[in-house]
Amino acid sequence: MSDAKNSLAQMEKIVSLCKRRGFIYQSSEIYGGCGGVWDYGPLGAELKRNLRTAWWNTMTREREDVLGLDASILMNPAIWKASGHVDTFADLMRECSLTNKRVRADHVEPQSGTSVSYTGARPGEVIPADKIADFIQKLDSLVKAYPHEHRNEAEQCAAVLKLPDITRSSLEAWVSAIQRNYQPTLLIREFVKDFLKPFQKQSSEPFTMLLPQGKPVESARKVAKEFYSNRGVNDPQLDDEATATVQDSRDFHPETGGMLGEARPFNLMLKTYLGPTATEDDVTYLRPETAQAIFAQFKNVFDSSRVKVPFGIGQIGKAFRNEVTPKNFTFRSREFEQMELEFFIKPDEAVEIISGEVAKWHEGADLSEPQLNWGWEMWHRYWVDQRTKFYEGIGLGDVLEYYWQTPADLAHYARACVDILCEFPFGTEELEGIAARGDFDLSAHQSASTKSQEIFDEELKNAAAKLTDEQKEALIQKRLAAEKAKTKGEPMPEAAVRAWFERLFKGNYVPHVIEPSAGLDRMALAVIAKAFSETEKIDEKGKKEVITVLRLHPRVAPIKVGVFPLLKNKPELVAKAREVYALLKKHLNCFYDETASIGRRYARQDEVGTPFGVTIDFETCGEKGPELADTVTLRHRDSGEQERVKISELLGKLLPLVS
RNA sequence: GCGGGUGUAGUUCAAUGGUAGAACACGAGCUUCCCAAGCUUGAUACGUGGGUUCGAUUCCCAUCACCCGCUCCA
Repeated sequence: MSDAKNSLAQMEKIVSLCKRRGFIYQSSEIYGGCGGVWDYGPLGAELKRNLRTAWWNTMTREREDVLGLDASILMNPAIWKASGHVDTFADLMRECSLTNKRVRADHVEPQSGTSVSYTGARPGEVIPADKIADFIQKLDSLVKAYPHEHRNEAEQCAAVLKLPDITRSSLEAWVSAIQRNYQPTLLIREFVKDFLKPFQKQSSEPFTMLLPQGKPVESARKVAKEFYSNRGVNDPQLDDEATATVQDSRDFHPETGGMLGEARPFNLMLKTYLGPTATEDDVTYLRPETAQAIFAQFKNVFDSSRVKVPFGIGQIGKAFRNEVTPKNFTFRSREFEQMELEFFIKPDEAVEIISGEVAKWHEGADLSEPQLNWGWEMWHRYWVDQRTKFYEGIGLGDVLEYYWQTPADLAHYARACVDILCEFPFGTEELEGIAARGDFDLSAHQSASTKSQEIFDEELKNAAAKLTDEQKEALIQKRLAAEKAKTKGEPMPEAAVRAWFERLFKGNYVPHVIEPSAGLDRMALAVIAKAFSETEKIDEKGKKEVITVLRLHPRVAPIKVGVFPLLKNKPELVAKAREVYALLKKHLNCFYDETASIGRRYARQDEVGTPFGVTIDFETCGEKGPELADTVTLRHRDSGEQERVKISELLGKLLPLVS
């Protein structure tokens, strides 16, 4: 089996387990479902709650410098205009036919040059070598499976097939020839026909691109071939090349030269109406991210909490996006839950004034404790480190990867952004993004709302008062040079820079922000996918069976302990087991189970990731003497190890292991 | 949004233009039962809506959902 097939099968098993054991169901299933939304069943709800609590505790409660917020999903739509979401999410967009890059229909500059177009493409002859190797291997095993009386013929026709130059038309010719001549080899014919299918695909989709003055037509041919092979045409042969001179056309993507598709609204924002009249005046949106509420409430939190910069505001909540393609089970959903922190820091200039320098990041720098002289870069690295430790704490440490966005990837307002990626069966995908966003967000809200988002920093004011005019001017010159060197976005005009420093020297600034933003549903899926494991076991009768175990970290497991009386028809065992259950239940999520054999009950709990099992037997009731009385079997999921533990010592032993 | 595929008990799969089967799972019962044991027994399904037909789960159309590619950024 190929890797792709393997991981697909793996994913299907996970989806099936999730449904079967009550982790995740399709939304509205009895009505045929609802695209891109999912429901969490009893165990999924517990798992999510555990992850949510883990995040909340490590990010807010266990820290002195982060506060919580729980804002509403509905907000004044002006917030989404200020944040840029309405513009980027809901305008008329035209899509580049080559790269699917979208541009605003009203932002396309007129282009001139030579257009090259094709009416479509037919498949070529060349079949890739690896496909041929795969083909021959499968063909051989097919031939071997033939019954004896037809084996000869099958071998003969396979030999004819395996000529040194296998091309599309040689195979096609073979298929039409074999139809008449070799009846017993029909299976091979069907196999070849299936194999050929992907290489016979043609496309009548027209292609046009704009070539800048002086570029050879050959480069357009190359792009066109790529275009058609992306659409499944193998070794594309282009149809009807035509060139034309183009003057001031708005139909091509300014960067790629690709033809732009029809202008159509791309409404990623989920629109709704606030108020019963439901007129256009009442339109607002379900939030596409939780972060903006944090920015919008920044001043209130700051004013009501006696905090000083640097500090953070964390929030967990639902967000909504009209995804074009919901995908990969719960991975890309239209309704999802975010866990976001906005960590507000001083601008580097303020740090420099106060500390005399800004610490530079270098490989191996100590990130364990925040320092006064940290600028945005160190804070950014610090949060990447913190978040990594968090993922280690929920058992995901060894499947993480990092992607540091290149300057080209970055939005113009972002200074750095790291994606924390995780290995899923369907590929390595993003779990969390940690962005250094400068003061973009608060400044945007400041200018849109006309309410100041500046804070006053007494320490800064006092430090600035000690600076000489020359020192101040040096700081300003440094910033002016940095503005000039900007490659993205407009440089800040000198007058604005000087005005900004004016405020800064008085102790006033809009804080900058580091934003670790994680997806709770993705995290839950990652945890399940990582924990999913199957082993084959041969039972006493030699029957093969597949054992499924969710090796969840005890901290996130939905059920912590299974409690079992060895037999259910003995009242004393049941009574004792229920006693133990009642004792543990107050502190841990437990599951009591008395049906079926003890082995099956262990297996059931293994499948949902319960790390511990407690079994009450006759010894617990004192059958083998007083020293074993009131002891139980404690069984460990991952090792299968069993130990004898006093009931009175159970809680003390278990609690530290699950929190 | 475009292209390809799928849709039958809880799950994984069968069969069929006329009464839908299995395995596992699930419920009840028996069992001194420590890793999916055994026996007895019970409940549960043709995604939805049209059409063709005497009759459709099966054929056709539409729709919905899911999966796989192209698009990312929680």
